[in-house]
Amino acid sequence: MLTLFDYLERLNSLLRSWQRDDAQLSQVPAVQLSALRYLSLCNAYSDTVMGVTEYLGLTKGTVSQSLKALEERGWLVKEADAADKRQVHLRPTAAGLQVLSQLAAVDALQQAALALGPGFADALSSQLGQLLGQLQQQEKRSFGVCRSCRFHQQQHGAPFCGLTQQPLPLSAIELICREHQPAKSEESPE
Amino acid sequence: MLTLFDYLERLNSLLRSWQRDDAQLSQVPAVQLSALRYLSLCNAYSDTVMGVTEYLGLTKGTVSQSLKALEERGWLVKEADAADKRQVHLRPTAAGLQVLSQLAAVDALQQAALALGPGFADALSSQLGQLLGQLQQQEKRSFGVCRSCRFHQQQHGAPFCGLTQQPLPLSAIELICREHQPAKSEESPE
DNA sequence: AAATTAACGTATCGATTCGAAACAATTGCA
DNA sequence: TGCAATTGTTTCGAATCGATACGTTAATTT
Repeated sequence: MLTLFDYLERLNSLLRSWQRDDAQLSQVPAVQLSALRYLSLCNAYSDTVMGVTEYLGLTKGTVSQSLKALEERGWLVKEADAADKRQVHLRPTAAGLQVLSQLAAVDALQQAALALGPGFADALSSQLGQLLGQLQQQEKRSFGVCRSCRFHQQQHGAPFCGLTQQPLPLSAIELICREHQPAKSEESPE
Repeated sequence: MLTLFDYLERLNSLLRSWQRDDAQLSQVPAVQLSALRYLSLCNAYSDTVMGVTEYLGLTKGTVSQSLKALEERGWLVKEADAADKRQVHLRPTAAGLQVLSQLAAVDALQQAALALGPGFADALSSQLGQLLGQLQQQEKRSFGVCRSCRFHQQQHGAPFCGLTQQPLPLSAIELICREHQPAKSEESPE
C-alpha cells in the first residue's frame, strides 16, 4: 500500500530528474538551488548560514561550501551584520533571482495543479502546510511565516515582532522566519 | 508566496534530516533506501536495474552501484530472469524489509496525518496521486499500480495483463508497474 | 542464417558533495 | 575579567553521482 511517504518520495524524484534534464541547471547541484530559493523566501532574521543549515537539515560546514559556490557564481552576495560581527547576511542577486524564476519544476507543479481544478493548488498547499506544521511540532524550528507566529503584533499600524522587539517591513510578514513559533490554533479556518 | 514546490522541498528536507538523525540509518545513503523501498512496492516486471533507474531518475551506472551496496549489506538478492538472461530481478531480503519497516519518517507522516483528522491521510494521498498522474502525463513512464492501468484485465476470475499477456498474482494489482499506462479517466471517483 | 542494432547490466574514472573535526572570531554570561 | 556558547570557515577523507566504455543477450533486418 502506497503511503504519504511514497508519494512525496516519488514527487521528489521526479522534480530532481527534471532539474537534471534542464540544460542550464544540470551542472548546478540541487542543494545550491534549494538554498538560494530559501534565501529568496526568508526574512532578515533568517538569511544566514545557520538559517540555511537548519532549514535544509545539513551541517554548517557543508552549507558554508555550497554558499561559497553560489557566491562564486554571482548568484549571492554576503553582507556583514551591523550589530553582530559574527553573522553574515546572504542576499540573492538579480542574476540569482533570475535563475530561480526559470526553475521548470515550480511552473510544472502549478500548471499540473491548475489542470486539476481552480482551487486544487490552494487546497493542496493548505493541507501540506498543516501537515508540515504538525510534523514540526517536535522540531526545534518551525520555519513559518510571520503572520502565523505568536510573536507577530501590530504597532502604530505596522507589523512588529514581539520577540526581537523590532518593527518589520510590511513585505516581511509573508516571509519564512527562523524564529517562528506557531500561534495557539494552527488550523487555518476554512 | 510559498508554492507547492516549496512545501514539497521543505517536507523533503525534513524527512532527509530525520533519516540522518537516525542512529541506525545515518550511515545509509538516502538513495539506497529509496531504491529498496521501491523494490518492496513494485511488481515482477519492474524489479530490475532499469526499473529502479527510471523510477529514481538517475543513470543506470549509478543505480547499479547503489544496488551492489545494498546487496553487500545483505538487504537485497539478485535472481536471474528465467526467460531473458540480460535481466536481473532484485528482491529485498527479510533483513531489508526489516530496515524499511523501521523508517521513522513513514510513521511520523502517518501519525501527523492522523492527528489532523481521520480522513486526512487518504484525502491528501489521493490529491498527491492526482497531481503525480498529471505530472507524469508528459513522462515516458507513469509508474502506477495495475488497478489503474489500461492493460489491466480479468481472465478466469484472476488479474491478467493485456500487455504481457500473462496472468498476475492477486497481490500484484496494488504494486507499482514500470509498464503502467493510465486508463482513460484518471480521476478516481469519490 | 548472418549481420546489425538495441537493450540490460557492470566497471572505471573524475568531479563534486557531504559529514566530521578543528579552528578563529565574536558575543553573552557569571 | 574569565568562560562558555554561537557563528562561520577551512581541511580532510569517504562516498555519491554522471559520463563513458564495455560485455552479454535479445530483437530486428537483410
